[in-house]
Amino acid sequence: MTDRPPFFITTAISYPNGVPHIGHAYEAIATDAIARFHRLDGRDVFFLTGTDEHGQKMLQTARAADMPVEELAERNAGRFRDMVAALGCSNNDFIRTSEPRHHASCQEIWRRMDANGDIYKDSYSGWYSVRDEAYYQESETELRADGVRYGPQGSPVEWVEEESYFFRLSAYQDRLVELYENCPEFIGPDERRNEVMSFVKGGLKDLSISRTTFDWGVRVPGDERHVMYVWVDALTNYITALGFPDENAENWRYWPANLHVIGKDIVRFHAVYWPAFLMSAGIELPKRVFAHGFLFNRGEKMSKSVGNVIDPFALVSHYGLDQVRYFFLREVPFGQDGNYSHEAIVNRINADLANDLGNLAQRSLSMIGKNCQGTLPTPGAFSEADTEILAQADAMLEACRTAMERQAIHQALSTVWAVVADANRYFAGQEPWALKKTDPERMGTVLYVTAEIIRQVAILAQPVMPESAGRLLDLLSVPAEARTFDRLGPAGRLAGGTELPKPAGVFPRYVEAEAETDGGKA
RNA sequence: GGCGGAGUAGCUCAGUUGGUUAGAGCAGCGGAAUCAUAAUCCGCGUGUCGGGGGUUCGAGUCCCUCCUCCGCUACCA
Repeated sequence: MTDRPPFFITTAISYPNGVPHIGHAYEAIATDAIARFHRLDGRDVFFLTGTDEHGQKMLQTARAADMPVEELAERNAGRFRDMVAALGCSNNDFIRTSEPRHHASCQEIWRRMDANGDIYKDSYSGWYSVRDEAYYQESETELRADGVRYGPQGSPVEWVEEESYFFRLSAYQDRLVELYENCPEFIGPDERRNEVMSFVKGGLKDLSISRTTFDWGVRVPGDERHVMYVWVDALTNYITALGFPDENAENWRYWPANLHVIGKDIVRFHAVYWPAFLMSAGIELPKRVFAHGFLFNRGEKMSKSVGNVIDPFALVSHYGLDQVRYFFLREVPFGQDGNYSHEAIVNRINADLANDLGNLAQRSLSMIGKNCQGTLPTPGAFSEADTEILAQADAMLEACRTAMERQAIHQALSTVWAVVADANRYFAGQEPWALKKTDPERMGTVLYVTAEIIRQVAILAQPVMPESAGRLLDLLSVPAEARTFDRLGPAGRLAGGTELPKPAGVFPRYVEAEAETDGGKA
């Protein structure tokens, strides 16, 4: 299996000082779909996700909950791990930054950056907000009537003066600009690339990368009073998981990463700091960083005070896993912000899944069941209409690849569902139920062609709806080893004469429950 | 303040290097069909293409200007 080129894809690691929310779920689902797509397309995929557990906020949350921070991290990391599992994610590893392997990895990348002359000690002072984990200029803060000084985010700040190690980010400005120019695909979508470019061109300041005010973190090598501050620690997880610093580790072959999927709020850290750290440490750079947008509940940002916080577990149990996955990936152009609502979810479930695809499968397969003794008919000569719809189905893979190359998951799905819509038109136009009396052989051909379309649609739907698509393929008696993309097109045509199981609905309609308390209603 | 993006049918959006009657999906209305999950198929839009001005034989598509929204970024007080 050495001929399968490696593909390393990651999500950002989640900060587990609270429970998982829809944003975490969205990123995991999307990344999983991309990972599965490439796996089915013959790549040797390593998909990584995990939790970023250090820092002062975790300490404070632990203190508030009156539990040791290790315990809090353990408990909450478990919730994120559970979420990823509940979302059907196919991650190959789940990294936690509190693990010993990660401490070792961070310390090594630190040593390398230091050896390259990019780390120096200085002192740092300013108005610091614990909640924001950020320093502010005095002009950005205000002293309110309560005698407390507040930062621009409305959180209290305090004067902090501490010794800190700095990373010579300023030295990397030119090399970063060069990177963005030589590798325009390094940052996606393009809007983000432009923003980053202008940020970097505007000048870079050195970065404070250690803290002495708390100790829940990775110790700075050679100076135990310091722990590494957020970004060196968090970003390094991507290489830790592959075995760094052991470059002979089995998984090191996955580096450099093909794709870091992140939220648009942390573009700078991934597109500026991370490549600079790697350049400094003499490690290869990832190929691409892609930032997705945010999800809004009926146009409103999800927040505890508004009371519209949606629990991913509730969403899945209410609508169904594949339904939720399909909805978010089809409805929201990946890379842009998106909206969700109960109505929108129900609409997708019923229109796209139940009516279009589910019903197409049901109407054609049940005809085979009733009129062909449950055996897939052997087609006669193909008519022009047959050839046309088959050609359309055969063309899906290329279109999907092109879309997925740019993480346009919604476009890939749109391509597939356009074929589903045409297949329904084809089916209605051919009227196999009428052919049953006038030309049974022709009916068989129409049913065969329809089944073949469904086969290809199901194969391409697997990355997004692994379970449902799998059941669809079960209904077509497609063996497990014939479900990869190399079986798409003429190469994997269904064989007439194959016995098919009794058809069963795969995509039920969502029926509004009467007077039910809205469990996971969005 | 600077830079960038966006403003197209009720909703979400497509609209190539300017060129015939501006498109799709969803919703809505009418019809057909009955294989199917009350599913499917067909037909139906007088939209100031944000406002105004301009270039052009011709602009949603180019230029100017204004308005609104969003993103990034800087900063005064």
